[in-house]
Amino acid sequence: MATIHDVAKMAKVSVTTVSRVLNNRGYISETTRNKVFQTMKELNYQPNELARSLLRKQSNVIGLIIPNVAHPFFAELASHVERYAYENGYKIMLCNSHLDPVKEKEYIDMLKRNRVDGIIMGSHTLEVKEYKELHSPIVTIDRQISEEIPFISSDNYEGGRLAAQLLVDKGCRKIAHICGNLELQLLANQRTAAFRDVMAENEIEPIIIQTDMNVFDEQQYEQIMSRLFAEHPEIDGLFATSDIIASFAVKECRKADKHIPEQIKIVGYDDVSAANWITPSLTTIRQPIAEIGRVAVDSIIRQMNNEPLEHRYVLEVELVERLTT
Amino acid sequence: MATIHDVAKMAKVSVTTVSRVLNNRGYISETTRNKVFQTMKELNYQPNELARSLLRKQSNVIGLIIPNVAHPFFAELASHVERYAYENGYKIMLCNSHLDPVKEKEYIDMLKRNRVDGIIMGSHTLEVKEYKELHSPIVTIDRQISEEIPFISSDNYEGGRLAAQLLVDKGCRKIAHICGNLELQLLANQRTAAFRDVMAENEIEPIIIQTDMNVFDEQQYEQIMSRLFAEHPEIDGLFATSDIIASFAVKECRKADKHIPEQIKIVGYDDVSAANWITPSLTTIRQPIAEIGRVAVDSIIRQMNNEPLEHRYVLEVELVERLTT
DNA sequence: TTTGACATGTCAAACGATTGACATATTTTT
DNA sequence: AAAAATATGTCAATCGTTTGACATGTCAAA
Repeated sequence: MATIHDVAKMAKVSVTTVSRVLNNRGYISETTRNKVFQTMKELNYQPNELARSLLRKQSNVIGLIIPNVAHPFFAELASHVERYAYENGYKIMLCNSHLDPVKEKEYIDMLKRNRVDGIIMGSHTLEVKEYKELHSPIVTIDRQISEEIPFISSDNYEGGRLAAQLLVDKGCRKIAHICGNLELQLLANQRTAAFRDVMAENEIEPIIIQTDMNVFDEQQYEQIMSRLFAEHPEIDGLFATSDIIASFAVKECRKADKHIPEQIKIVGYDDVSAANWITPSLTTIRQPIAEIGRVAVDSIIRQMNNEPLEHRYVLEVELVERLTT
Repeated sequence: MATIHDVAKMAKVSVTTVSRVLNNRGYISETTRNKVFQTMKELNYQPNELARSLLRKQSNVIGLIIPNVAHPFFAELASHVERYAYENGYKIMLCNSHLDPVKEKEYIDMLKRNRVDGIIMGSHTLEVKEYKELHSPIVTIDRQISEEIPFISSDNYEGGRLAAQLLVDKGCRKIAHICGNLELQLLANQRTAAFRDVMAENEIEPIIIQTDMNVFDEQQYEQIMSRLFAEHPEIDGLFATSDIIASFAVKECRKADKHIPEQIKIVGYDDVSAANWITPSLTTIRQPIAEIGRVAVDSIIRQMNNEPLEHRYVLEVELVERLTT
């Protein structure tokens, strides 16, 4: 692989000159500039970013830690994060923590060793202390872990309210809610809080079921659903905390021969693409995933440059009515 | 951020000694080793991988270029690739080419600048020449672009045959097939070839429709489906080249009030998780995505170490019968 | 007592690039 | 004709780590 020295030699100029054209500094004649560019092309020269990063103390890499890219929400998030990062000259190092604290810690260390410029955490299982000690630009998604660490989320309370209110407005009176593990201090828990509030306002006895947020344990979902319908056959409304859970609910309704939306109405959450792939297409609360990704990247860059930034970004959600309500 | 010098100074040993314990070479007493480790912990020292990579001429980073992680197939692939890579001490740099040749070229250059040890290409739009000139370990997925570049795919012909044969066996006589753009030289085209062959064997006039492989252009899919059913209302079997397309077919059947599987049977492809999320759950051809990811990573590592490796890996597919047939 | 193994240290070069200081031209402006 | 701008070069330091060569010890075995 050609180095800057090879280019210099071949173009018959000094290394400094090559560096000058590469970095656009100092005086350079058009002729020399062209000659150098020409040579770089001929040699297929690509400046070694490792060397540059070492010197500059900036790698232009952002680490992205999420539970699993195979989960549609995180897949879409990753896609947008990558896009915005790339548009701003950053690359993404992908890490799937599988919500395993050990792995997460290992990934964080790995990212530090590789001197990433910042970390976007869509997963967090460690002690707050560990994140603070990072001393590196960091931003979390949907997790408020301390005063110092900025976070991005969408308006979970409003989302929960919209979903619950919709079900009530559409006449449901026996409403269940399936949420993630409330022990984890996720902002997503506010959806449940909102659900409780709306139910209370309407004097409806809420049915609330917790699951582990593992989308790939399909058995678990199927079990929960069939138990739910067995124990509460009279349910006429369901608010699930993710579109995937909602789609399992749809499936179970088919099995139990409950008609959607006539006999039971279902609202999901996220508005992942899959929400529109399933039949009937899912009514859901739309999280602005692209925006979340954009703000996450932006917030890392702001931290790097010591530009002003908010400690909290709470983005707006939106009710998307489709065919399950 | 602490350097090896800081560790040396604080542990009152030489830099060489620290390097020795770090790299496990030469003689080191237990006492010193412990002291050094202790100090590293105290200083929260993480060796600078940029410096190491620079010297070693090995970054332990693998570039992954795919059309879009937001696509379930590539999301799952990325997830497995990342896992295997991590298990072998490699990190993944994520690139979404969006099937744009310009972007793809930019990404390849970017990866070279960052001296990745290899590239896994799940996307390819460039001239063969460009890949050959890479002189870097590379492997493609589902794309055979030259004699020199190893590729990984699953048995597309067999997959197509299984799907087509199943429909025939189940009594379908008016069978349509929706495939991607056949112009792109994808190995996936063999599914269509197999479909054609099975139809010929059974003297069925095949209906074949091409789409652009853009999962996120939902409108396109909906249009194609409604046109298909409008022009061929008598269709009783459908083989789609991806589970996502199949799920749109399911949707359209609901609209057209065609009962699945009584009036029409549908087979998808990939066996992405979503195949089991939709209702009715999708009969599909399972690609061994985890295995593809494993082999891809393995093949990059083999190339790096000049170990023997195959030029082609064709993995087995499997028919997964669920409720749409 | 000699010989090795073990333990640690010093030193310098290397990886590939950037950068500042300074030198030396040649051109262009005043 | 002097001053200023332009163009290029040389040189050395730096980023953080590894590694080989070599020196100097200590300690145990032969």
